[in-house]
Amino acid sequence: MTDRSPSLRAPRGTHDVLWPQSARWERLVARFATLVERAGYGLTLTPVFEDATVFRRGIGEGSDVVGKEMYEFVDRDGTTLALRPEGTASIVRAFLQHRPVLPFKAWYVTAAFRHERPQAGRYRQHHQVGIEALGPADPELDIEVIGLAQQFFEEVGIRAYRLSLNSMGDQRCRPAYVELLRTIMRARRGELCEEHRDRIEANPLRVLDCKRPQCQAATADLPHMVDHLCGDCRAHFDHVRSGLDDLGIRYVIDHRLVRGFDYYTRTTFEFASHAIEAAQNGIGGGGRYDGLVEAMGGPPTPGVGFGIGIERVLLACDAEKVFELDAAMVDVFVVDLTGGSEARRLAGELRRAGWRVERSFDDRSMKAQLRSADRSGAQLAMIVGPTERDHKVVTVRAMRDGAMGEGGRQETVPRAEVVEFVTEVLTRRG
RNA sequence: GUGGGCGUAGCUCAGCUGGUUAGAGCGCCAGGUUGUGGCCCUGGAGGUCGGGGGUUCAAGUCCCCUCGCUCACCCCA
Repeated sequence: MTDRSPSLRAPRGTHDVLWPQSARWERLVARFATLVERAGYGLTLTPVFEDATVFRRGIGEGSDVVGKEMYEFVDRDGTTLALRPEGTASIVRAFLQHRPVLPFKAWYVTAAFRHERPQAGRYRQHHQVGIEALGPADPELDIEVIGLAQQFFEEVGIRAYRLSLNSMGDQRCRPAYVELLRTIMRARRGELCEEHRDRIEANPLRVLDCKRPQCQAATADLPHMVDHLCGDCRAHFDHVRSGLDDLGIRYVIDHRLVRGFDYYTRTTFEFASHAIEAAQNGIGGGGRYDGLVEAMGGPPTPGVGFGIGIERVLLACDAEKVFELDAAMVDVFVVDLTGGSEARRLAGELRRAGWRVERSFDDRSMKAQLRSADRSGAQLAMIVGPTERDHKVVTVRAMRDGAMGEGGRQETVPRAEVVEFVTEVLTRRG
C-alpha cells in the first residue's frame, strides 16, 4: 500500500529515516561534532532558506546548482528566497552579518536541497556535515581541514576511499590558464561533446571534468593548472602537499578535479568511496575560497572548508560493513499483569535512575508482553503480577544469556530494592 | 531536463502461452501452555494485483495513457 498511495508520500527525492536507522545518524553527527570541536570549530546554525542572492552570488551563476537546481520561491513580500543547496554560502553570509573575530571556525549539520533527478546516492534533500574556516590564508589551515575530513572517515571505519587533490590557482594565475585552455579548445571544438562546445567560452574548466570519452580524449593532453600556478599558489600547493605527506595522508593529484562551484581558489579536494557501487560515490569535498567573502560584499577574507554527505557516508559504511549499530534501544522491559499501574510506577523509577525502559500497553497477555520484551532487546524483564504486587516484590527475569550471571534466569526482588538491583546487574554487565 | 528497468499482502517475491473464491516465505496477532519470551505446531488478520481507459465471453496476465519507484546521463554530498 505504501508505494501505491497516490498522495501523502514523501516528495520525490526525499526520504524518511525511521529508527533504528536514525540511530546511525545521531551517532555519526555526534562523532563529527566531537571531532571538529576538539579542533576549535563551533556549531553554527543558519536558516535553511536565504535570500536567493546569497547562493547566486556565493555559488556562482555559472554553476549547475544555481542555474538549474535551486529550489526558489517568491515570498509573500516579493523577495525571492531559496532553499540552501549547500553549506558554505550561508556560513559566509552569517559571517558577514555578524563579523565574528578571526579566525572564524564553524561546523554545521544541515539539510541541502537541489532539484535534480534522484538516483542512487543522490536526493533532492540530502544532509551534510561540514566545517568552514575563515581568516587565515595559511596552507596549514588547508591541511587541518583536509586532515579532519580524513580523520572523520577513518573514525567511522571507512577505509576504501580515495582523496583527490588539485589547485585551481587564484585571480592572478587562473585567468591566463583559462585563456590558454580556451584557445586550445577552440581549435578542437569539433572533437568535444556537444554539450561542452558551448562551455568553451563561458567556463572551459568545466569541460575538463566531462566524463564522456570524446571529451576525455580531446582534453587528455591539455596543460594542467598545477603547471601554470603563480609563485604564491605554487608555494601554497606544495606546502599543502608536504603537510599531507607529513601526516601520512595519501592522496592523488587529479588535474580534472574542478568542482562545480565557482568560488574555489587554490586547494580543491574530494573524497570518493570505491566501495560504493553506485555512480555517485563522492562522500565529501571542499576547498579554499579566498575570493568568496569579497564577492559577497565583505572585506577580502580567505576561507577553506568542506562538506560531507551523510547519506553517502552511510552508503559507504554499508558497502564496507562498518559503523553498524546494535539495535537494542531498551535496557529493561516491564511486564505488568495488574492493569498497567505497576508498570507506570516501576518504569518511572527506573527511567529516573537512567535506564531505558519500555513497557506494553493495552493490557496484553503475559506471553505477548514477554514477546515484546524479547524483541525490544532488553536485558531484563520486570514481571509484576497480582502475586508480586501483593507481596511487594518484582520478578526480575534475564532475557539474554548471562544477563544475571550464573545466578539463574529469574529472581524475586523486594519492590523497594528493584532499582538498586537492576542498576547493579546492568552496571556489572558493562 | 533525457534515457533504461520495475510497480501483486507490512517486507521479499511466485503467478506458464489471458480461464473459476490471487499464492508463498518472512513479519504481525492469537491459541497450543488459566503467570513466562526466543524454537516448534495450529489458526487468523491483511490485497481497489499503482491508477484510468481499451480489446475480449473472460485481464494480475494483452494494448494505450497516466502516476510512482528505481538506475543511469549531466552535476554534485
